Amino acid sequence: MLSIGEFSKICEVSTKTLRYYEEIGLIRPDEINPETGYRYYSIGQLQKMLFINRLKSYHFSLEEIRAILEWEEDQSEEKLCSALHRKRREIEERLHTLEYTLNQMRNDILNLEKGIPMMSYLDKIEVQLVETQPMNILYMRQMLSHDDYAAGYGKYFGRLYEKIAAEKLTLLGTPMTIYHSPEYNPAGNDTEFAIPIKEPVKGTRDLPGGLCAKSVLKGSYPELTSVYAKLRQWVENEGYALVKSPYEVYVTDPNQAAGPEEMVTEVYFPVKKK
Amino acid sequence: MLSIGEFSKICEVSTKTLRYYEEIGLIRPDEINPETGYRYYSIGQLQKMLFINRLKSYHFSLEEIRAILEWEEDQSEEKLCSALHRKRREIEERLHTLEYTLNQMRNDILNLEKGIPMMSYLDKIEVQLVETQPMNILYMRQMLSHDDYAAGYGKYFGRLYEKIAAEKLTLLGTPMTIYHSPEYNPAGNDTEFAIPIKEPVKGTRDLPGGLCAKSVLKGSYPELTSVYAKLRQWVENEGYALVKSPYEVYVTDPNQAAGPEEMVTEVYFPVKKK
DNA sequence: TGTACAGCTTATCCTAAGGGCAAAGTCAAC
DNA sequence: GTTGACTTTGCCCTTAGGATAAGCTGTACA
Repeated sequence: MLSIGEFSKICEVSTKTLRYYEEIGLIRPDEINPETGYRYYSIGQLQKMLFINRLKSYHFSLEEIRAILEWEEDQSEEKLCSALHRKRREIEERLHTLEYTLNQMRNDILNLEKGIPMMSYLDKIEVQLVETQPMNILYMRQMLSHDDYAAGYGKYFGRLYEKIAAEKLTLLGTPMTIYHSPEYNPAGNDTEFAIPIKEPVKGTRDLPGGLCAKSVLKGSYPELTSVYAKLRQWVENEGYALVKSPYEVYVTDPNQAAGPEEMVTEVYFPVKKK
Repeated sequence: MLSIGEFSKICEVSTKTLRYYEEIGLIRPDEINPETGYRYYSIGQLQKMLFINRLKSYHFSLEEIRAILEWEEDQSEEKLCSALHRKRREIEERLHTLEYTLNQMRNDILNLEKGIPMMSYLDKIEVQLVETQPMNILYMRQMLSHDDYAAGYGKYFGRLYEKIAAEKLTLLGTPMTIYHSPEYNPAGNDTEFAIPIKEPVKGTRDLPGGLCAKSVLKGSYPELTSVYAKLRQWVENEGYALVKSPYEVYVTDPNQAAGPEEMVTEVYFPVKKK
């Protein structure tokens, strides 16, 4: 039998951690002296502890590890295997996110070394005042939760294009989304997916034209936040007010753009002079 | 002026977060109504908030971000740049760690799909009882903290090899480390780096031979923990006791091994029958 | 002008995975 | 018998906010 200190050194786990694991029911000492409260671990528990360490290195939470340890025997291997698959996908995604972040950092560093301040791109977002023409749009209006966005875009535009193809309608522009929720609604955004077409068939409506503040984003979508902030700032500074729902026009097809630099998105804020 | 809710929606940050940031002094509302306590943010603060968001996406802690924001103006760009460099290296390292983890996971998944349990490699660690011969070793003994290990190995073996080359001594084996600390000492391990040579010059000593439990690890160093655990288990089960400091012999040069699979390390536990 | 409701305030507790410290009890060696 | 290393429990602390509650405020609408 090993005291907690000996066991901890062999496993390279602190005694504090061992006590904590006992508390949450991950691994209990084989024996506890009822008089002194001293914990004693058997050598056989080394294996369990090493297994826990390995799962921890795979970024399983202690709660998940506890569950895995409790399966024990009944198809435990298949379940463990699928858990590993799931976790692997999670880690792969985290890795991709990190790679993306690294690219952005490298970009910022390059700019800084050229003397370009990090947030100066904000000043380069240009805002113009334009008169838009009314359009006839084929539309679908949906409540979308924040998570559904990425999937939603493909899905709803896909359906609209399907209809256009099936009914041989005439495209007059690229797809767009109109955001009807005032600002942003945590329960889900009231979003309208639309494509301008010629024929005023059922399922279309008129998108009125008028005065708009407009910005063009060349880059990937996460930067849209800045564009919105910039537009808002401009609208306020120049003495205008937002009068209808803002909308975005996707000039390039995100699925066909070579890189994020190639993507062009226009953002429109319908405004009036205050 | 924007209410906290408006500001939060534009920046895509929760109101809770904004209050928290105020509390820790990251960003304060431009104005607080002294009667109602309502917070009001100016449009100009958008830029600061977007900057904070970007730094956050680079995994700076809020404390670090606060420091960065306080530099403001005096050589801030150089400091920011070096902070970014530092953080970038951090992230690159995290990325490498994740890649390593992923490889291990893939390996485990492959094994599981072949029906090989995850921890079965433990059972494959073989322990033999051997008689070792005494050796003459050139040594350096150091206290090493846990962090110094990786760097220490190269450094101390490098010095030993230097001496061997300079004095034209005769190599009789591959490098080894002897762990004198009982188990593991948090303040630092008492570690002896040694290389067996022929000549009994100054700086050498005799490493006595004797009965040893021995295991061979083919693989990378993190798995050594398991080997140690296994040896300890074996020693206990077979009724032996550790009588001197355990040591490792690096049969292959880690800098020259093609992959971790190629690395061979022998672990010796000097024992006697109880 | 009254009212309803959305938005705002502070305060308190909670998260995951332990780390640090203190006071007191225990073990093993000399 | 004593000393010093080890162990026990208990309490507070960490990051970056989230959840919830009770009460106050702003504004849109009848």
